[in-house]
Amino acid sequence: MTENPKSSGQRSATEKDVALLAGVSQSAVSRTFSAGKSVSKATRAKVIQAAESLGFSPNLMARALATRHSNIVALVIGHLENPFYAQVVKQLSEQLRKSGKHILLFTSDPDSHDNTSMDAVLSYKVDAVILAGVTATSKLAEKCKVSGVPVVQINRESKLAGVSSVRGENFKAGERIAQFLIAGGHTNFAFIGGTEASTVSSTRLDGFRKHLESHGFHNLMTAYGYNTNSGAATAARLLLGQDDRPDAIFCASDYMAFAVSDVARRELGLRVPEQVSIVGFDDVPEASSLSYDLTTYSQSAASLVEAALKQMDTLSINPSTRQRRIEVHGELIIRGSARLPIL
Amino acid sequence: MTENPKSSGQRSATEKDVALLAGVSQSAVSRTFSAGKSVSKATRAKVIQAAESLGFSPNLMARALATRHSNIVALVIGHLENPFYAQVVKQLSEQLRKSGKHILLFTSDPDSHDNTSMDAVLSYKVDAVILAGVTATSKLAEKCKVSGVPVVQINRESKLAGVSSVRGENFKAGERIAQFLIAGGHTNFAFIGGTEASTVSSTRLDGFRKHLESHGFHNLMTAYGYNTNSGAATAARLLLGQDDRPDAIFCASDYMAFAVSDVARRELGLRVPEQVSIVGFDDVPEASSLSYDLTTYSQSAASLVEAALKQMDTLSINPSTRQRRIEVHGELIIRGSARLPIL
DNA sequence: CTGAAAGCGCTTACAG
DNA sequence: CTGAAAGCGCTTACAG
Repeated sequence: MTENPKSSGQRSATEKDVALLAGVSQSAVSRTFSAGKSVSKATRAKVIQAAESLGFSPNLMARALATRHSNIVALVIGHLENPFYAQVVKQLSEQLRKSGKHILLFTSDPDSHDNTSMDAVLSYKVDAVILAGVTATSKLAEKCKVSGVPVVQINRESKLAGVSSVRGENFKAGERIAQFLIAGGHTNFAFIGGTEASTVSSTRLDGFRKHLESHGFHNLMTAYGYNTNSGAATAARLLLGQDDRPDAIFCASDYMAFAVSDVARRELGLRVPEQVSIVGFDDVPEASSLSYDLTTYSQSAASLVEAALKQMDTLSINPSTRQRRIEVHGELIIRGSARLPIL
Repeated sequence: MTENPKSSGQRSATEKDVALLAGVSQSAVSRTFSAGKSVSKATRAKVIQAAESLGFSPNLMARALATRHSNIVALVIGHLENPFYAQVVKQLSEQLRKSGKHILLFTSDPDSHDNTSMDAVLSYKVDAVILAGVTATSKLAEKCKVSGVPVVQINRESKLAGVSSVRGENFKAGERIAQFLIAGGHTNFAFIGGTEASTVSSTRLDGFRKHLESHGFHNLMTAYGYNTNSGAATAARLLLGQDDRPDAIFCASDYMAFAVSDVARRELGLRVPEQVSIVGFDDVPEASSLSYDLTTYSQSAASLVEAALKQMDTLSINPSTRQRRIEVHGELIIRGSARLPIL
């Protein structure tokens, strides 16, 4: 059993090997392994048996070369430490599996605009690229356009031509949260965004601000947590350390809201929500943990991924489809981290 | 600029296209794109320029076919919702990038022993497969052996021949935690493991029990949280709901410890650590959050991944290398969730 | 240094 | 239904 063609680096069986053993042509082997090709029952049986005995499985790289599509999609992901993106990865993997596709993963430091690693994305001749928590650079978008590879962004937007995006109800959520907090009797509002440059953050802020201002609140404080734990903590210390500290903070992600909550309660000894209300965004699983019990606006990873894949398919079929900006429905999830409306 | 060879599905440029434009042979183009081949400065320059103007990047699938290695490693991962595994993914991605390799991702429901999706793992003719939080099935191991693909498990073990594994100091950690808890004056111990079948969990339990028994504590309670949030919560309710509830619980992962802590404090109103001490395992970033402030035993994702890749390389060079079981150093991280030794 | 040619392991018309 | 042959886009001896 230990005899190998070569003592090390034994090759795995190919269609040729299977054909030889089964006594059929290599094309016949190929046909039995590609769905919907005409093979007689008899030869199929012989092939299957030979394949099993050799432990054969078709070389998908070779197939990719021949068919010109790889069934793999590149996922470029920014903040894996944020449970929301972990969910996106999981959802994407599971939903893709249903159509026999797989993920080639690229983690990206979203701050560094280092696109060298992005070159590899295109070199693998993936069927599509999905960006989650990462904004498409114009270079990547251009390259994808040239080679006709669909690109869709999840939870990020850009003005780039040809880049579709899928996101939550950012503006509406901002308004809804403002409405809720006003009804809760808050008077001093703050917003902690991801980055200054993030369209997603600023859209949430716009909705938040618009509703606040239309109700006479013009004193909105803003800070940025850079989508990190420590950044959000710093922003929280800044905001809550002021004389005129906010009594309600809307954070652009649950992940940042957790850090803000920790600073408020554990570091500054403030009671949440009695002294300060905290509202997040995403509704990640941890938001419902009893420790945080976070009021938040939901944005379902499953739905975002589903919409992204649908758009991806559309673009694959017709690459000239106009880019779309798709908004996925969410809702305010009321828990204990923000004061309830006064009746 | 919008004229394409075909209105949809334009192919990306190949070496042939570049060669034509640069006025050299296709081999020359190939050489300038593979490191360490002899090309004159002049032709390299022409090639580079032609390539740029065509937006050419070498087709890695074709290269994989020709060279018989893809530079991609399959990562099969079990519990992405657990921040520890999210870290593993990130570390693996970053460390792999240094050697120009990439990850083909497979998420696996670790409970279902559904290996159908595993077939794809091998079909892509990856250079290696890494299993994190997933135990190699004998079928997968056998297939990998046959085709000479290195397999290494992270944070999981198995008796399977040819499957190497990398893990933390499971036994030693169990002992150390027992020692620490005894010194803290605890008398009633419990352990919450992943699953009954998990070797990693049972090794931690063994170390824990051994040290406890050698100090006269024979009343160790055990339960399993199945590596999920809700499972751990259930286990916690079970243990803490008894008349003779434990005053110290060692959880086999931080992720489960968080759920246990939530149940203890928020649901049952117990004070941690005054009424019950909780100790985790992994030292994920969240463990240091002020909300949990979890005492735990560290197991560095970076180190685990580093060791796994080293073993992977060894196996790639010499496939007949004996399987190894590698233990990565960790230490007790003392925070506030467990009572300190009494002086 | 350079090019022609064979080969990596598949798929897919094309005849039969 | 079946097989021979060309082709997918690369790499790699082999001559020159």
